[in-house]
Amino acid sequence: MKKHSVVLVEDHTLLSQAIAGIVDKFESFEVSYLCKNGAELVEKFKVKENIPQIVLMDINMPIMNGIETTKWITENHRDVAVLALTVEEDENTILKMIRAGAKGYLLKDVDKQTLEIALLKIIETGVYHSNIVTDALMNSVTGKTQEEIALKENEIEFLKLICTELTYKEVADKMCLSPKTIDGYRDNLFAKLNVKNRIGLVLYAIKNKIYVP
Amino acid sequence: MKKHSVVLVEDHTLLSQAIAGIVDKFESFEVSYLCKNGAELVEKFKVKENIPQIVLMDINMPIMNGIETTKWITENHRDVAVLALTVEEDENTILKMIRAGAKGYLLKDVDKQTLEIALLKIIETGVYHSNIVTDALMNSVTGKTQEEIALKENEIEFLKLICTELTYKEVADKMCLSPKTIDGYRDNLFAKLNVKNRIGLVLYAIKNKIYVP
DNA sequence: GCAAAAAAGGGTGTTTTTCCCTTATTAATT
DNA sequence: AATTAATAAGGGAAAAACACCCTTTTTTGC
Repeated sequence: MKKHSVVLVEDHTLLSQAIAGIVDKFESFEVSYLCKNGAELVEKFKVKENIPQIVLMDINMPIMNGIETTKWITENHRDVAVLALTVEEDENTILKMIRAGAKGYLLKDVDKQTLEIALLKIIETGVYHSNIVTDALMNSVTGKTQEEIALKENEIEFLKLICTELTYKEVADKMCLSPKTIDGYRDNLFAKLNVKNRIGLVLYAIKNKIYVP
Repeated sequence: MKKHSVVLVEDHTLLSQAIAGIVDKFESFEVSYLCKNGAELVEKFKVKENIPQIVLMDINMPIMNGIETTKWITENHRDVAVLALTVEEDENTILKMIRAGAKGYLLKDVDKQTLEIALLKIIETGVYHSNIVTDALMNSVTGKTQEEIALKENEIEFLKLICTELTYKEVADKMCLSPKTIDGYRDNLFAKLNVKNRIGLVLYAIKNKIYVP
């Protein structure tokens, strides 16, 4: 029987090679090649022979991250199943991946048996739903997660500058706006993000990776 | 020839198993067992038969992290070599590991050949110095890194509370201290950490993992 | 026990932040 | 053309945050 082809997208070489080693030992699977980020995968996919059945996708990567890459695959190669494999257990991230079209979501602290089961399930049924996904979906339905808040370009720029020791006046200078306008930005964000002061903004920016310390 | 024994300390099961798979394939090495954190290793080490020659150590782990664990090994089992294997490339972390007694420091994005070379070097010479370590050491000698700043218990407590939307007065209440004392803490830390305002403190706390968002 | 150092706190003034509420200006909608 | 909606800007004032200087209490090391 021909083995099912798997591609890994993961920026840390050793982990990539290590996981590949595991997958290659599975009876029904083989690793075609490894990518260090989404851009590399897109490049590879240009050749028709390079399209695998399953992509094992990390999320935190430089250049083109797991969510963008998954979106690209869903739009351009509907027949390829993406299985997220990551340390990220934040609910919003899970939901983003599911929305991007991932067929499953595994944490890196599962054992290899679970990985094999997940891969098999995806080949058989097209999806693999672990508890972590179900929980996230449940919470999103029952409205327990705060839905993604749309931020404008200027607000993001502002949030980045807020995460420094600059005063609002200095931030205004940097953005070439009146301090009073900045006041408005801030007050809007206080309401929109449901925080009370600048610390709240900073924490929001960091949690949502708008600013990376 | 008898193989050299290696133990892995790494909290993510799949990665642990995957890396173990790689090490087990090396000609001169074999994995004795896996630990999910430092506490588990300490437990294992109580049995004399369980002491390996090399410990491959992750740093970010729950319960007992890589630095503490390395320190424990250096103090209690001088003959066991610790090789750090992590994604953490912060210079201060590297220095902390070296001070704790690690014999080498590898990033998880090396390839498996490098891992084997490092392991062999450690068996042969006792240490493996990759560029990342040398650079960190150089900078510490030339004084380019800000040396570790000693923080008191109260200051750490304070920094944690500062990373919330509480006002200083509320922080004072939580710590059962006068607002004036809190003022003093803040001003001391401004000087000590070389920051200008509360945002600076928050960023410091996050960068140094005193507060995890 | 005593000196030194660290911790806690008091007073006061300045700056920044926060929170009201109002007004131009421009873009989008009907 | 008239009406909204969004964006930028501003006035004023109270509340925090920040800075500085100084005193008392508690710990700690001889």
